[in-house]
Amino acid sequence: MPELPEVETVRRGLSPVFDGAMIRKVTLNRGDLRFPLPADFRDRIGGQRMIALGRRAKYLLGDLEDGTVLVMHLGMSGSFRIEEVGEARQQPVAAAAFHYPRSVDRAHDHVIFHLEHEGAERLRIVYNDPRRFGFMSLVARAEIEHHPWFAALGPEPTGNALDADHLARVAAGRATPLKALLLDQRAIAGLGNIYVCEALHRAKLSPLRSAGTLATAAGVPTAGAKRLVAAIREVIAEAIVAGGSTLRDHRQADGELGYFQHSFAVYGREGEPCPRAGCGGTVERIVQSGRSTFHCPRCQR
DNA sequence: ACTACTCCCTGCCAGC
DNA sequence: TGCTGGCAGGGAGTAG
Repeated sequence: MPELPEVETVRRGLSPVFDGAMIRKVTLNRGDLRFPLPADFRDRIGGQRMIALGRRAKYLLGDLEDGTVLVMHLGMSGSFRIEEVGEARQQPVAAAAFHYPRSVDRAHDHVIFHLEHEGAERLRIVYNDPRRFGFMSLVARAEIEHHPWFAALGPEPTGNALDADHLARVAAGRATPLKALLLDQRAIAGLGNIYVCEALHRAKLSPLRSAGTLATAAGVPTAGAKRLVAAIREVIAEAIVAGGSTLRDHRQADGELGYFQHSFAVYGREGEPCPRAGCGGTVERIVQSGRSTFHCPRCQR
């Protein structure tokens, strides 16, 4: 699932339950996610209060009371669910209503946070990740900006730091395909394969063109660069409102499905007519750096 | 400094 | 029905 809008949706789903909760203990069913969890992972979290769950790019950042940040990345197939303890039937949880999935794949429950609210241990947050491309770690709050995962990250697409000047700056002189630049988290943080395809279509820019064509020789953003920045901001904002996109097995943290996938213009729509009014082109699937790109070769130039 | 390719792991789906 | 190959939202490492 998880590009920025999906991670933000997960954050919003977990926050009402996680924020302010005492993490009474952590159960590790297996510690070998993409990277091994720190050996003292459980001990350093258990007994601490979660102050608030934040997000940077595709990372969830849980601030613990001792100044440690619980860093979590969902990889390709990671998800969280909220469970009630000791309830035969799952009931909606105040402020974070959820629907218990019909069939839960407990075989891939790797990390379980047992939470205490007002003295009662009633809720658990369960991390499930079949492919184990996700990972977690503990980083001191003061060290976050220097940590290798974060030091080089580009600006959030929803923030003021992303503008046409920034895009022109990171694109200038780059021969790499525009698609590849947008997937590079150092250029802009949080975009993934889906939203890059969608933003490029919206901006009428070909994923194949050289990134450097978005800036003039003097480094001034082109009209295309301005369209692209606007398209990225729009697509991401709309997707967040929609609760992200749900493909195949992915669900939001609260079990509700995101529905932005119904708004895809090109992603997964190979062979379908380009939805742009008056275009008349056909959506094509190509492979760039080993990953699918969906685009309309007619209106994306 | 760039760019391109491969791999990590499991599940699902289309096609035979 | 059962097998096989291809493909999947991400990111790091390596080799040019």
